[in-house]
Amino acid sequence: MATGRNHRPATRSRGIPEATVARLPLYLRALTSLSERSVPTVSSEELAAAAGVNSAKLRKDFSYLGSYGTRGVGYDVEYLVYQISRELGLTQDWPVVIVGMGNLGAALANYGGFASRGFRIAALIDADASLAGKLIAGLPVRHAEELEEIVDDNQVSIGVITTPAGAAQEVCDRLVGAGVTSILNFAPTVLTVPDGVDVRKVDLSIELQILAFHEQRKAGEEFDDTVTAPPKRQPTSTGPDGDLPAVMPA
Amino acid sequence: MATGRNHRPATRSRGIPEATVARLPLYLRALTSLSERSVPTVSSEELAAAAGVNSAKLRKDFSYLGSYGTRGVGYDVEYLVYQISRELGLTQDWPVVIVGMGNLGAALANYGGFASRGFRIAALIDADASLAGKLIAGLPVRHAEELEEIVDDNQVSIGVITTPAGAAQEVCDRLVGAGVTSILNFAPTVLTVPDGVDVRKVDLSIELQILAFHEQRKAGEEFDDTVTAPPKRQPTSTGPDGDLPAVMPA
DNA sequence: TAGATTGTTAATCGATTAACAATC
DNA sequence: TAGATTGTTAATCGATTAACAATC
Repeated sequence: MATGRNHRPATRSRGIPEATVARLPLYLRALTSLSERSVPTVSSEELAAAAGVNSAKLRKDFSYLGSYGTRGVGYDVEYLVYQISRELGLTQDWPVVIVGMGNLGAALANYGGFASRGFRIAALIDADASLAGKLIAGLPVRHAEELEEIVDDNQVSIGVITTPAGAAQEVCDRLVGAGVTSILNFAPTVLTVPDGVDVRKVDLSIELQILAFHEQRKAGEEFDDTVTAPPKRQPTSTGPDGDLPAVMPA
Repeated sequence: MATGRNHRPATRSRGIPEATVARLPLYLRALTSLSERSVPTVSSEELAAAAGVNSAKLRKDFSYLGSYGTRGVGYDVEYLVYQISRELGLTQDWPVVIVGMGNLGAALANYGGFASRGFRIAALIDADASLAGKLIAGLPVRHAEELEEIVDDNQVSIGVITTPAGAAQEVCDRLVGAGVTSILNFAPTVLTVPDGVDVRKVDLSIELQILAFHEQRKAGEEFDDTVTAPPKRQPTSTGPDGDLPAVMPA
């Protein structure tokens, strides 16, 4: 059975676990805050508390990056800020386009957290021609017609989609066609992309639904086992036919 | 060693895995779309494709809810919509408050995806008195002073925080103090809450940073092992002192 | 009956965590 | 040296997935 270590054809260059990558920004934020307060060093215990994670997990996470700590002392804040920034690719400039200038697109354009982390808004784009030229967060809205040109001229590799669901796939296709290889999707749709393109999804409604699930559990605790009773109940006839299917799908 | 099944003191009523709960909204969305097109039944294969997951995973997920399918046939769309909605707690009304009426708060207030899923905006709240009374998405902004009263009067158990980072913890404390037990946090801070309160976090900047990490990997593939070289390098002196720590933290 | 598809098993994979030897 | 804290091991836990018996 072997130890199951490096039996893969080394497809991914190093192999930092995805769960670790997702926590690096949290550590970076906590470290940045310490840095601003001129704290020189921090222990895994302190930093873990600030980031809201377990200290063993933090040390394991850092061990994937290298040995950046000093036993008996802790981690040098500035040094770690730099190393994590470098690992995340934040020491370089990332031009980003935001497509869809509704409320959410505008909110993102005005969000300060981007610029400070290497992300630069190359352009704001909308399909509505009457919006063209309007200033949002100091930038003129450009028409969707120019999308390919903008992506090409600015070497944009990251696109943010804040369009309605119906337009998202087409926008995505055009972004990818123009050379974008990472998509942050706020539209409530599953996007189909070719291999080599990353999509991350932020779905406001889904987050609330997950909260509702847990909230319901809390409320149900008073009654306890009522909900645990065996199911197989009928729906409240939301549709024309509440019965179990009798026909096969095409 | 046992099978590791029900050795817990039955703290959580049934035990649907967290990963499954997080996917139920995806299934629900795909099913709702099928329902709108009057598709009567769907196979795990088809539904999985629509939701963007593996069909084995989908069947496993559904098995936690009960046996709602028919072998050789598939799942009844309407019936499954109902069952998942019920499981997620969406068959009841959830009054929600949104605190912080900046761009993001306004975007959320205008977001249509809430009302259709049992979430009702009970109030929009902001600390800026000059905003009080202003209509956003047809609702008047209320002053933060009224927060406790609003939560109490409307039996609000879910709060959405869209304030700046600096105000988030205080708002969170007040929401929790007033009776809120689920928080959706958009502010870039770690919130501290008592046991029994759920916090979910949406962080726009973190999502972009994760994308940047993968984007960097793609770009680096051309050079390949350059980045794999052993680290232990010095930072570009972002701070006053780039050296490794010599003193202990307090 | 023959074909289709679920529900479940079992293997595998990946993530978390406590514990502690190494070492500053 | 004594105390502190990292980096790593190993155990455990949870999630994913292929495969297939059950059954419509």
